[in-house]
Amino acid sequence: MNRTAIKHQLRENGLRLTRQLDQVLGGLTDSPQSAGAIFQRLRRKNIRIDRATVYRVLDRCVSLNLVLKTRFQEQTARYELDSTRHHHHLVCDGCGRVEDVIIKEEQLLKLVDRQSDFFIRRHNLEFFGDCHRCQKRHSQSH
Amino acid sequence: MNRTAIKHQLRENGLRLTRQLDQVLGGLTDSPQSAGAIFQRLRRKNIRIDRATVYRVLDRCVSLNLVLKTRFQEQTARYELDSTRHHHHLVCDGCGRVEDVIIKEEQLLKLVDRQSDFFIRRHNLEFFGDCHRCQKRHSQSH
DNA sequence: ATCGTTGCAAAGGATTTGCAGAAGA
DNA sequence: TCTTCTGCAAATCCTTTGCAACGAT
Repeated sequence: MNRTAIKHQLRENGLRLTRQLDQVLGGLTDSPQSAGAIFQRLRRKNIRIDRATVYRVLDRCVSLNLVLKTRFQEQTARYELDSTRHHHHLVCDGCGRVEDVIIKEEQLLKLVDRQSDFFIRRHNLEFFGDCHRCQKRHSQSH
Repeated sequence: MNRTAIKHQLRENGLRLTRQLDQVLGGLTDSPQSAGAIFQRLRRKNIRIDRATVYRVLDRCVSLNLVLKTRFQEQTARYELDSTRHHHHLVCDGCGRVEDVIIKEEQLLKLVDRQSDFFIRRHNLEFFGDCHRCQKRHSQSH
């Protein structure tokens, strides 16, 4: 979903299109990042905005399913534009780089469904390790 | 891993067996819970211990792989005794109840390995939804 | 003009840290 | 005795909230 589509959605839900909304959406990238990181990047561009506003704009977008909120086993939440394709993340322990993976998970979900009494609404799958670059860096220093 | 085995491990690593360590380990249950919850439960039992100590004891155990630290898409970390069996969690949105699932994941991991340049060290898989009890509650109220 | 939105300041929850004294080994 | 561990208080990080002014429709 792109910025224009997001704005359309917001309007349809009676929410307002503000300068700050635009700027926060502009601050989102293809990689999941924290509210703090978005805030600081905007500030560096001399964009005047409050931390609380960043959180509020993100929350609004999350509750309309326009932005995805995830956590990589950190205290800090991360936000990314909700793409059309459901995907999972590979997070590099070394440099923090995040890569997307698309996984065929029907069988996995069926398996869990059969094993439990739970009605599964969402799931969460992340992988942690070393990206290609950091693997090379490691092998050089040894 | 049981409490005795944990203490043995700690001793082997030059760490000390203190009253507080014992009490925090005693506060761990089969379900992943927050440091705050452990702290409060100990306090209710009139056990005198500091919040910081709870964190420090848990950290020590986590770094020796005696206790598992996880996050369920919350700001708060949760801790559980590291069982011998690698498992994942089903978390109920309604009542917060946590159930374990053991999943055959070799194929999943192979798939990801083939698709990416990452060297996968750990992964993380959680499911969220409604437990059996909360499903019934839902259908009654509608 | 209405009502959602913002900035500011303050509060709140989770976690960490510095330090001096307490206590395992 | 030696060094780790603990309690206490303060600090830090992430996030939320109350409120009056602002601005989009």
